[in-house]
Amino acid sequence: MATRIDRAQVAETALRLLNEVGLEGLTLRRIAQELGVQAPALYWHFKNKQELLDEVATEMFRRMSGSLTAVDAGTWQEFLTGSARVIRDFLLGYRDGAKVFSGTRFTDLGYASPVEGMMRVIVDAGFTPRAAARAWFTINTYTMGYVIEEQSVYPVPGGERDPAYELSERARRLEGYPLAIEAGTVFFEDLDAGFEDGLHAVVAGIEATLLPPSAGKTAGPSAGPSAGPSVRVE
Amino acid sequence: MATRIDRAQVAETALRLLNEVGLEGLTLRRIAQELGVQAPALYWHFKNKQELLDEVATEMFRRMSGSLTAVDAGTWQEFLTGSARVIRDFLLGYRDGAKVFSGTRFTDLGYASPVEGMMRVIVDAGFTPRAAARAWFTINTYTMGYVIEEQSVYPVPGGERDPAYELSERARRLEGYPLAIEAGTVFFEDLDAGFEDGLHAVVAGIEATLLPPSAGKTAGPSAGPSAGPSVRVE
DNA sequence: AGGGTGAACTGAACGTTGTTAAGCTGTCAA
DNA sequence: TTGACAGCTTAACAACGTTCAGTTCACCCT
Repeated sequence: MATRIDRAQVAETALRLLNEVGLEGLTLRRIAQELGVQAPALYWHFKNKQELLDEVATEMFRRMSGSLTAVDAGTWQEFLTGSARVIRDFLLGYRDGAKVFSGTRFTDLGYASPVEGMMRVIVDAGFTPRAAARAWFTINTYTMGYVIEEQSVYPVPGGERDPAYELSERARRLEGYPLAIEAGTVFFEDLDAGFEDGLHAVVAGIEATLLPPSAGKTAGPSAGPSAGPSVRVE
Repeated sequence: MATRIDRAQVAETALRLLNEVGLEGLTLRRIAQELGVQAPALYWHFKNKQELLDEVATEMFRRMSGSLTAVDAGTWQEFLTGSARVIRDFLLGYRDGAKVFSGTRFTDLGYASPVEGMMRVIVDAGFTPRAAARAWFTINTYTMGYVIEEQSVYPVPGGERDPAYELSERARRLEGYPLAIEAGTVFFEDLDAGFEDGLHAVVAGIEATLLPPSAGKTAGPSAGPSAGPSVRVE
């Protein structure tokens, strides 16, 4: 009947469906139904469900990498914060986006070129390749961690806050622990501003600990790494 | 026959089992079997599986909070890094620990007192309550994000690296993208040192952007009122 | 002591899930 | 025309979370 399906079409359909039914409702039968096909047909194109989810995550990254390479590379700080915002926005655009993304591996090497480009920008700003990788990974880690938390508070994109996180109710139960109340309020009240605050901190920390002193505008007194030694804390 | 079971016993058993079978193998029937009981018996103690997992995560936090409150509160930097290390170590101690922890809500208010204590330490170091909460949350976000990534590379505690992350194989396929290769190497080669590097950066960033200028080594009483202005970026 | 009550559990079943196996169908090459 | 094979269907499987009606066992009351 309908035209034949291929991997890309399955991934796109699954990605669209994700926002309707969530990760837990994203079953093979539901995807197949949406494609006008029976569930076992998917096994012709994918080894198993995990491989299908990997393709979904890869498709997410493909769409992301367009916006990612378009990030204006002014200063490296602007580049990192801009990239982090793009990633967050994309992840927030899909229900359970962060969970899907963090639990899967890419199915092809399409990420190589964008990653190379991003690393290039950071290295050109004066970072060693090693420090650039660490900076990028740290920003990413923070962003992913933040969005995972964020999406458990706001499960559906643009939707309502999960009632389990009602702040007034929470504050009532935490009577006697004023700082814990304040902590919860800060966590959940303005997630956009909260992300920016943390992001700003991480970027500042990268500048303080990972950027070689010769780079940047001023030569700071910090003892930075050049090539070999790890930037250990202790 | 066997003694009756209660919520705590179920959670402890499930937690022990987690390391043997992983999150995906942690079925109700398997837990029940380990307790010498039939699967539906669990429904007397828990509304559904999610509530059981919440109890498991809560039990994880209980064990963690002992080590957490024992973190030596020297400088606030030492306190934050020490806390982050404790959290990472505990999460790494359980298979899929970070995933379990991030996907669940606590079942009781036992976290209130430890959270209050940690916030207290940070506030006493000169942070406003608001900045203290942001600092704590940012450190946590980074730590959780890092361990989630880490545990997808090393799925079983103390075990082997997932073969999908073999670095030499990876480098071969990424020929022509030297910086991307370097990035992967930095990510996965020494995860302990990598965590420390990123952690060091985040702490430094918190000092640079969240600590009121009067605080730190010099002044005693800071000028930070409780309801101070937001620590916004832009 | 004995009957009753309710907490704690069993046994059987239901619908759904991922997955496998075998067979059917259409398309294209020889 | 025939054969092959990519791509799909139909049927079935074991395992999962969950429900429900019934059973057991400990303890309380008179």
